[in-house]
Amino acid sequence: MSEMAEKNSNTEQNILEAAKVVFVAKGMDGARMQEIADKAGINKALLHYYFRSKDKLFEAVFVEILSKLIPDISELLLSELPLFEKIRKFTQHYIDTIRENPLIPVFILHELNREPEGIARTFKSMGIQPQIFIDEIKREIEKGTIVPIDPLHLIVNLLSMCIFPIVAQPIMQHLIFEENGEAYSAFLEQRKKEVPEFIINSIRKK
Amino acid sequence: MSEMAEKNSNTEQNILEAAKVVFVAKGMDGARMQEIADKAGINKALLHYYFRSKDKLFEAVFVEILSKLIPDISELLLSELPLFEKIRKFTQHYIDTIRENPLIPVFILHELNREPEGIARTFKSMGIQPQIFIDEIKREIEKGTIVPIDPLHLIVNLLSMCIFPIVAQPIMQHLIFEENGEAYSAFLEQRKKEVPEFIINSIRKK
DNA sequence: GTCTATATCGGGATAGAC
DNA sequence: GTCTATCCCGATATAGAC
Repeated sequence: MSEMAEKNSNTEQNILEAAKVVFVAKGMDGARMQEIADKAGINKALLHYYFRSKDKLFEAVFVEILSKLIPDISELLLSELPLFEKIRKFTQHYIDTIRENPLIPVFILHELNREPEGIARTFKSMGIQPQIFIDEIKREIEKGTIVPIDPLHLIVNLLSMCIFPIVAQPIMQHLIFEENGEAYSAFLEQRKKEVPEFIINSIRKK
Repeated sequence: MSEMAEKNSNTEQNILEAAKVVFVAKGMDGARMQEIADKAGINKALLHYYFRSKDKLFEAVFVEILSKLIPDISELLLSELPLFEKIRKFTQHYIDTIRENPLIPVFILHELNREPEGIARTFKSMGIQPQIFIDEIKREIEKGTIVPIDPLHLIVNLLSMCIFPIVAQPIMQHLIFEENGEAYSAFLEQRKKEVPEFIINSIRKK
């Protein structure tokens, strides 16, 4: 049992890894089962042996991506740090996380646009709980440490300034650095300090 | 000449309109020539008569989208308003613009990821000039009306907070409003005031 | 479990009539 | 310019041997 099972799950994991790379880069429609097989070091038939169809394989990849991503977001927001410190930590951690897989956000959004109903079902099955962070912001407003602000806008601002510059790198890089990837990389690194200070500067009561 | 030519250019325009809708919603790979033909009220053969291939048709659509989008961005940033006023006007105008075609940013980013070289060429042929706006920000810093800040980060922050919440609507809506589209729409409307005040609050020297 | 060979089909592209 | 009919390839999926 052990050797077979091990080989089995290794192959399955190889396939999932390969599929993830190809699907994320090309999207569901652009991905080719042949390319996934090549990258996994096997052949097409075996893909269908493990996952009955391309749809099923895609679904498996999509679920895996989401289920890794979502806990990651929640975790830090619910930690016990003071608000400003939490904003700094979150920004740094989150920018790094997305830079490791910069294609994933656009991949998710593209697939959501392509097939709103089907994918949304997958999405809904995983709960996210921003309420606790919202309450924390409200308490800080009452305490008078920050100015009155709608917590939702604050959260969305934070996420926007972290995620967008990374997913829009192909455009932004050209726009401001003339295709200089090194420079843009340094720019993103700076943002780990610039963004939290920009936010805190806006909401801190003086 | 007149009737034929008119009918010609009408059909061509119909095709481009239909192709734009389908390509933007499904992406190059997911789009079907049949669906484009149906939407344009013609048949597949005629698509190939006007545009030799799917690739050529896509290229035409992509160029049209970019050439409408880019002047729109530049225009307002270069107007003669005072900085804070310009930020307010830009935010309002830009959020509205993107809400009219919310799928386009993700479409562009997805296609840039899919085929970085080919598409980038198209992109480069249209110049954007952020330098003048950068200089304006620097002058305001020297005058002491705003705090010292890297103009590039300020611009990227501004764009991020305008664009991201709209393109990420399928996720954000679920995250904070439980699929209530009306509520999210109102939320975006609020942002036309919230975002500029958030920015100005951060950079204004007190 | 993994392979080779093949069936099947969808969709881009072309031929040719009108 | 616009249509119908058809070609043809690429890609998913299956059959069957090892």
